Amino acid sequence: MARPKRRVERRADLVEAARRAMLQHGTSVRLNQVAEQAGLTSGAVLYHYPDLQDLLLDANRAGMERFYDGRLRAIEGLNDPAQRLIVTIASGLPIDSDDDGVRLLCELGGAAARSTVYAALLTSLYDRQVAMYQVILESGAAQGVFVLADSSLTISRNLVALEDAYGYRMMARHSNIDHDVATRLIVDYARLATAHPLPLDILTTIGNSTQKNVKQT
Amino acid sequence: MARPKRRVERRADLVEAARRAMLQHGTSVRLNQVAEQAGLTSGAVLYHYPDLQDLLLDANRAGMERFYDGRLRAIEGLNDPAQRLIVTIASGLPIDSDDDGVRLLCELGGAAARSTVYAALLTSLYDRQVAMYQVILESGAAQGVFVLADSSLTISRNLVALEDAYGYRMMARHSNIDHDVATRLIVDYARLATAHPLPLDILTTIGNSTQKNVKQT
DNA sequence: ATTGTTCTTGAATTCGGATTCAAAGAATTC
DNA sequence: GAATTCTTTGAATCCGAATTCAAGAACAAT
Repeated sequence: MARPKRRVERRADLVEAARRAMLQHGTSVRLNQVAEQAGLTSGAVLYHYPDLQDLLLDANRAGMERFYDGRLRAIEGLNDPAQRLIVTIASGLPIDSDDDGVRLLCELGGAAARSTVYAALLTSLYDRQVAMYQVILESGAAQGVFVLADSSLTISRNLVALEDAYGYRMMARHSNIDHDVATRLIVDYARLATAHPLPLDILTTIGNSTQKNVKQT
Repeated sequence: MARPKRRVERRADLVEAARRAMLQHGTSVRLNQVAEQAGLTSGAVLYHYPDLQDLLLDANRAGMERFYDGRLRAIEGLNDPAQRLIVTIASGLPIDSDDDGVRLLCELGGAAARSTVYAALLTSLYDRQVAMYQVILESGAAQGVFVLADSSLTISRNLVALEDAYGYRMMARHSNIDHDVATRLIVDYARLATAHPLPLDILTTIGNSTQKNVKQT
């Protein structure tokens, strides 16, 4: 009844299963729940990952990388700094309160306060996102398109902070804050910080290159 | 060996114990761990709170109220809008990565995505904090001290969002972001939004009316 | 097909925590 | 200080989940 794959692939399957399980049950997810998501028994999971914590860590790491890569991909090919800025802002926010990527990250906020490992992971993600914005801002400033009201570091830190916070708000299903409203709120700040009008219609013309995540069973 | 108090007081003790236990173990804290914090056995806890979830909910509610009240108290007696704004910003951030109040709130971010109750709690806290800022901004604008670059709602939402996010960053012990840095980052935004210089020395002259929370055993 | 390796199951065991409750301790009242 | 009520303990029990492992299934190589 079993059909062995390569060790690496199997572990990847488990990482994916763990990701789904954590979305449902949080960081204190049970081994059985992961096994169920994987369509296996707990013993099989343990065969590949003797320690559940390692699996959860890998799953979260993978989730973070996927999120970050998605953002990079969202602006690849775009050259206009204003467009890059707006698209990046939009890609940092969850589509809705069911958005898998952001959901997983939100689970880690509390864990980071208690675990140095998760703290390091989240901090590194934050820093990379800040750097991402800095590149956009600096290039825009160099082209004379943006006139920065503060250092690019300050503005970038604030932009990522705003994304994070509105992500949390949306996960908590705030009735007045959806993807569109949150984008506008952050862009309002970005306008002040860059002295650029940052027209939002740039977004709609592109369509959402950010793909909606599929419903999980 | 037991020394009965009034029912209400005893429950308050348990709420406090639950708060401490959650700071150590997160929202998935065990009944025994709460009992230990209370210096009781699990049976005694169950006598007052037959359902642990109710106790945790009360504890988080209490934590939120305490946090909010603290912020209100921080600006009571202050009249200068600029001073009120800066002090409010500072009071929304944790003192350091051990700050109890913010720590507890961060634990709830993940839970809110899965629980409607915690979602409602966090949303209500957010909205109240937004309203708090709106009052300050509007009164400053009415006095001609502030010239708002966006609606007071937009600015207030962003200010609270920034606090939240930097709270999370600090809880994750970001090495470059402490209370002082985070305050400056948010104030940088507030300056753009209010067209007011918002001198930070206003803070130091007051001393911190925000009391440092005591080390817990 | 046979052999050997990899993978998975299912049952047994163990572990930890939740729950229950009779008995006893501690305050209150009179 | 006796009676009453409230509170806590500690032991027993229950339950779910983690862990272990022998046995068997699935595949690869030959």
